[in-house]
Amino acid sequence: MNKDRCLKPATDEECRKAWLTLKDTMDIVGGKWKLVLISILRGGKFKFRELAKEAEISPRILSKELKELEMNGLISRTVLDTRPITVEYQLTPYSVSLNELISAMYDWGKIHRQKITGKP
Amino acid sequence: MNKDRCLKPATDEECRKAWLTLKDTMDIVGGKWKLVLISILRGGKFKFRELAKEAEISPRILSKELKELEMNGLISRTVLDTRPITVEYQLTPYSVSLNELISAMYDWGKIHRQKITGKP
DNA sequence: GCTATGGGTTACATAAAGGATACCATCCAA
DNA sequence: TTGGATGGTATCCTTTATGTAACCCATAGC
Repeated sequence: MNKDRCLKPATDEECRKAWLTLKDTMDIVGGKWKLVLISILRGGKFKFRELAKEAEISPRILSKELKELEMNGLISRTVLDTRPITVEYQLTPYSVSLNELISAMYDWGKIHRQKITGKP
Repeated sequence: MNKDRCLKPATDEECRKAWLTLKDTMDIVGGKWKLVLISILRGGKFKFRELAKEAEISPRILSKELKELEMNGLISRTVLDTRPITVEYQLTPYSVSLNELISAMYDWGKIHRQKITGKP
C-alpha cells in the first residue's frame, strides 16, 4: 500500500496494519518520559541518579522507563566494577534509527507552534 | 542548537526547549486515537457515526478527540443542511504538514518490527 | 403521540500512567 | 558500627485516559 495515505483503494486490512504500525511506534517512544530520556542521553553516558536528577523523574518511573528502552534495544546498561558499583546508561547505535523520527517530530512541533502563536 | 542531537555544548535551557517541542508534538498527535482518526480521514470525508463505527470508538471519546483535532487545525467540521442535519469531518490542508512525521513514524515502526521479529 | 435518525452529552466506572516517600542491599571508610 | 554513596524496590496514592450505558434535542414520517 501507499505509505503516505490510506486511500480508499486499500483494503480495510491494509489500513488497519498501517495504523497498527503507527501504534507500535507510539508504544515505544510515546508516553511522558521516553523521548525526554533519549534526548538527555544524546548528551552522553549517564548514571542512574544523574538521569533522575537531570530529568526530574522519580526513581520508580525511571527504572521502569529504562527497562523498556533497554528491552527495545534503544539504550544499553553497563555495570562498572567500581566501589560502590555504578551503572551507566547510554544510547545504542540502533537508537540512531530514531533520528529521522525525532527530527520530524521536532520540526513539526516548531511549525505547529508558529501556526498557533502566529510568531515566526 | 543542533536539531538532531542535544549535545553538551548546548545549554540546559536549549535542551529543555528541544524536548518541550517534542512534547508539544506528542500532546497533539499522541494518545490512543489521534493518529487512528487522521489515518481514517485520509480516506475522505466521514460523518460522526461513520467515524465512530470505522474506528470502533465510543461517541464520547470520539467527540473529545475531534474537538481537539479541530482546535489544532488538523480537521474541519462542516454541518450540512439536511434533515436531520449531518456533520462531515475531513482533514484540513494544514494536516498535510503531518505527512513527514507520519511517514517517519510508519517507517520506524516497520524497521523496528523487523528488528524485533528478525523477519525481512 | 410514537418511532426513527443523526449528532452528540451526562453520569458513572474502570484502567493505565505517573508520583511521593520510605526503604533495602552492597560496599567501604572512618 | 555507623554513615555515606550507589542503584534500585515496595507501598501507597493521585491524576489522566478510556470505556459503557443511558439520555437529550431537533426533525420528519406515520
